[in-house]
This record gives sequence, structure tokens and C-alpha cells, in this order.
Amino acid sequence: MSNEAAVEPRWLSDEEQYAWQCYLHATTLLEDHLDRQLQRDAGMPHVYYGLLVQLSRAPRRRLRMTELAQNAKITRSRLSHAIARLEKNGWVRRENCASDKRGQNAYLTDEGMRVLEKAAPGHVAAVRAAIFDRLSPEQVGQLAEICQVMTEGLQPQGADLPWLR
Amino acid sequence: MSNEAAVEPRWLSDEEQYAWQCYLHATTLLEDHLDRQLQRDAGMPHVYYGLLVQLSRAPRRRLRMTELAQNAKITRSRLSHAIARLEKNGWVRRENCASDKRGQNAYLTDEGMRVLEKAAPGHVAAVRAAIFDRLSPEQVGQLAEICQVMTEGLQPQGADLPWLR
DNA sequence: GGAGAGTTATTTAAGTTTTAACAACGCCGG
DNA sequence: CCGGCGTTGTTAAAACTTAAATAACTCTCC
Repeated sequence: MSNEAAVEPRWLSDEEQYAWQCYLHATTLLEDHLDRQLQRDAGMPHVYYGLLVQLSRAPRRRLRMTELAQNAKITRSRLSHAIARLEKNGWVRRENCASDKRGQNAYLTDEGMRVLEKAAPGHVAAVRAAIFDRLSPEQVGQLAEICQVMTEGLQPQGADLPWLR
Repeated sequence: MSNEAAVEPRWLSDEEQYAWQCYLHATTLLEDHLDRQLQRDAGMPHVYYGLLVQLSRAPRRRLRMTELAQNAKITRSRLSHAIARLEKNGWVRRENCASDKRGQNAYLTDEGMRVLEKAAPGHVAAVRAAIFDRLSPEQVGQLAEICQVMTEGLQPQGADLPWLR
């Protein structure tokens, strides 16, 4: 007698199912919207924009690849491709890491900084229009709290590698 | 004297910026997580799974392409590719629409239904583990409300076409 | 009834992401 | 010091998505 798949799964309640539907709609629509907005106004998708933002906030506008990947919640592989593209645009460049011969730093060029500064107002406006100008301050707090809880349950450790405990 | 780009944009407050960061982390981690879970357990990404769900809930397990695209919040182009792939797997098939010679219906095959039924428990468990088992009932309500508000501000009309008013 | 405009779905090409594999280096214990 | 194991970043190939163009059809209005 096995105990696998034996129990009836706990399906979602009506409220949960509804919330889930709302969540899926809202998140896909927003991501789509921001992708298009940034593609149009800055020539890059939202994720790439996020990378520039991360770099712009880092100490000397530079970060180790792995750290950048972790901050942006993407795999190192994806980051490699993204940085390659941004490098072609002249917005980012790579340099060897002094302390670790394997390491690479990505850094934001002056041109990249300019692109970012030019794109930022439009992007913030889009985010505002979609979220923060529509929610009450209480709701903003609730959203942060909810997302925090979700993130806690999802933090990966080996973002790229086979799932070795 | 032009009035374009003249005003300093309203940047996000600290609370807003924090909430936005949380949102981005949570949503990208979750989407990633579900994609992997479904890819592993059902051999398809989350979006494709969503298409099967939509079809399974539709009247005779079939929907017009456009309607399906709207429900799933994706472009018709993307849907075409997705259905082509699902068709190769034998999980979905197309048929001509009786009332409109341009139209196509996608319908879920018996095999597709079986795949869906086999994948559903694991998927629900993953969604539960990530969200609904972590949030209070109040938070679930808040989440639904917040996402609803967001969606209202984002509903597209011509999801695929050039943005003609 | 037919021209013009809009709709439906697909296709092609280019861009992005994933997966798995890999080369190169760092670190630790014997 | 060196063998094994983990880490860092990249890459090739396959899968997926996007953007733009297109064929086929419907609808409206004169």
C-alpha cells in the first residue's frame, strides 16, 4: 500500500481561486505593459532596465556577475546573455575581477547612465499609473507585506545549478 | 517654451520603492518557480498549462483562438505558437469555426485532459505552498482587491495590433 | 453588390530565455 | 602540493516570445 498521491489534493477555495486569477491577470498585464513601454522608450525589455538600475545603485556602478544575477533574481546564464546585449549597445562593459580570476564585473558606462536617466521618468510614470497612483497607502503596505511573505517561501539558493539541496 | 519633460517626475517614496522591490522579487521568483515545477512535472511552462486549464473549463472544452488569447492575457501570435506546440504533443487540436470561416477553435483532447488532471494536484500544491498557505484570509482578500485595481488600469484592447487608439 | 476598413489567425525573422554542458579557477584536506 | 569538490561565468542548442507582415474573411455603408 503506497501513500503517494493517495490523498485528494486540497483544491483552492472560491476566494483563493478568484485571488489567483486576479493575480495572474494583473501580473502578466503589468509585465507586458512595462516591457512594451520600455522597449518603445528605451529600446530594452524590463529585465534589462532592471539590470541597469542595479548597476547604477552599486558602489562604483559595478557588480560581480553573480551578485547582479542574485539581485535581479535571474540565472547567471540569462545574465550573461543580457549583459552581452547591453554591451553591444555600449551601455555596460565587463572587466576582470582583481581578487578572483574567474570573476567578472559588469559596470555601467556613462552612456548607459544617460540612457537610464532618460528612461527613468517614463518608467516611474508607468509604474505609478499602474500601481501607486491607484492604491491607497494602506494597500501599498499590504502589497509589500504580502510579497515579502511570498518571497520568503521562494528564495532559491542555487539559482542556476541542479537542485542540490 | 515647451512643457514636455519640463517637470521633475514624481519619484517613488521610500515605502513605494520598497513595495515595488518586493513585488518584483516575489512575482519573478514565483513565475520562475511555477515554470520549473510544471516543466518538470508536466513538460510545459506555466503559460501553456494555463491554456489547458482555460480549455478544460470552456463549454465543450473548446474556445475560439481570440477568446482564449484574451482569457490568458497573451497575444494571438503567442497563442498560435503555443497551440502549435500543444498540438504536437497531442494535447490540443484545432478545428474550423462553423460560423466564421476565418475562425479556429482549439479544443482539449482526452489525452490533454489526462495530462492536465495528472499535473493539477502538484501545481495546486505549489501555488498553495507559495501563496495561500502563507497568507491569512484577510491578506488573500487584500491581494485580490489590489490586483483587481491594477488590472483595471491595464486592460488592453488590441492585444496584438499596433496601438491604434 | 462592392469598395474600403476592420477582424482572425498564422507566419517569418529577430530577439530572449532555458537547459545542459563546459572551461577555468578557488578552496580544503590529506 | 595536489586531488577532489565547489564556484564563476560562458556557450551551444533548443524552446519560447515578440514584432511586423500577410492571407483570408467579415462587416459597413453607400
